[in-house]
Amino acid sequence: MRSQLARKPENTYHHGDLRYALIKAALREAERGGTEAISIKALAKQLGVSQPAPYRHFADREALLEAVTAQAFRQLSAILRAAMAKPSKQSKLSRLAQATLDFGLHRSGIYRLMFASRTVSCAPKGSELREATHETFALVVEALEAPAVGYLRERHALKIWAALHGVVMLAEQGLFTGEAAHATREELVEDFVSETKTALAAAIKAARRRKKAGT
Amino acid sequence: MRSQLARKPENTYHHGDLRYALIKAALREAERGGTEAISIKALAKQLGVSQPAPYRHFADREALLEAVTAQAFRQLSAILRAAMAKPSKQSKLSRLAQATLDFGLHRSGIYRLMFASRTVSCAPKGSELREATHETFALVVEALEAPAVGYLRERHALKIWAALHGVVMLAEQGLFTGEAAHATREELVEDFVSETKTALAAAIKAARRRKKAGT
DNA sequence: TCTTCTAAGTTATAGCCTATTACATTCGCG
DNA sequence: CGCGAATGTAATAGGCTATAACTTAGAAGA
Repeated sequence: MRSQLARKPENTYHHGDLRYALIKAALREAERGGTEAISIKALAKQLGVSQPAPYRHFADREALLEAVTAQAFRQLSAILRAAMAKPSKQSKLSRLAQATLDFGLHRSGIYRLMFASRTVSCAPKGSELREATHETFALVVEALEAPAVGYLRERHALKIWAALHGVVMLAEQGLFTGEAAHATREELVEDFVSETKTALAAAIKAARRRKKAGT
Repeated sequence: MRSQLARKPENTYHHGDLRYALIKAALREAERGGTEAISIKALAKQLGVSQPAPYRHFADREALLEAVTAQAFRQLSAILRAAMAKPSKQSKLSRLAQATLDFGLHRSGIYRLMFASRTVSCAPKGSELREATHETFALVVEALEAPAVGYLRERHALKIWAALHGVVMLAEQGLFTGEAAHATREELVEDFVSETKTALAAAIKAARRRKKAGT
């Protein structure tokens, strides 16, 4: 397995691991230019294989995109995990949030690929892509560092996750340049983080109170 | 001006208002299928003109997309304005929020076109598209029904706007089906709305207090 | 070890789409 | 009325996706 190599060794008929090489190269392309920048033909040329070769590994362009998106989610998961693991004065949630923002802003092409395409929503239930997105979301839940009380954790994880994406989206649209620029993206994210913390804590407390009253 | 007509009258050389007809038809296409569903060739055929005719009105596909996106923003603005005008027990902000959610979910192709493409962020400063997006954002500010105190309004408008988009995005990704489905999208939006209200009110109060103490 | 089967790659080709060039027609204004 | 600008057409080049038919290399069993 020579997964590391992007280009196929000269004078060899078989590439070695074209599938993975395609995904890697496609991610590079997506980084600048988003989905539209991914061209099977161009990738094949880059990797030194014939133009239809990729079709041995992906049924069509859409299938490649799906695999690339899944890979991107795994990368994001890794980044978030690293951010959460790193010792710091800030809370896990805060670090996850800022890392997400950073990812969204600096790798905006990939970010769009991940969140702004129909690809994800069309992915079937048990697919690799679904798994990858759910894994990422699980990290958000984990970052809350809250006990499981009904579905409170999931609900608040959804909220902060949504808010984060919104900030990234608007930032990419340039809504933070202009009269609204006074609120930095980081500030807004931090706002959402602290609101999430207090809201979740309050909700858990309330739930416990209700439970006690019930018994 | 026969802007209403999508197809050109038979046996006429000139269409009448091809530019607008293209935008309208493109919006229809985008409604199902998003950006990728918009093909200049297909549109030309639909409208009964030759394939290169659209290039008289738009430099390239990207330019058409920009115009379509601007039109979509104007439509959204109209919808939001209508939602805010409608007498109701709910607050303006709540109505705006639910209308946005509704728009995002039911016209998801167009929504992606508007928020998930590079088009908006690339639009130059004074462009039609910029104008349209800013107009929409101005409605969000208006919906807050708060006095102008520094940049508090804009900041909180940004926050609720971001949160809304996040919810739409995750909903389209299917993150609300599964273990997290217990929180409906509408509930989440309502959460964000009420949080925004209380946070903004508190911020205004605090700002006033600070000002008073200063004098 | 030899043979054979299959996975993975190749060339050739069809078909769609964008975009340009050169030419034709109509509209409106002086 | 006539001319120029705007708008449309036909022809064409070039890129991309995808398929079909053929080839090669590697693995797996006799």
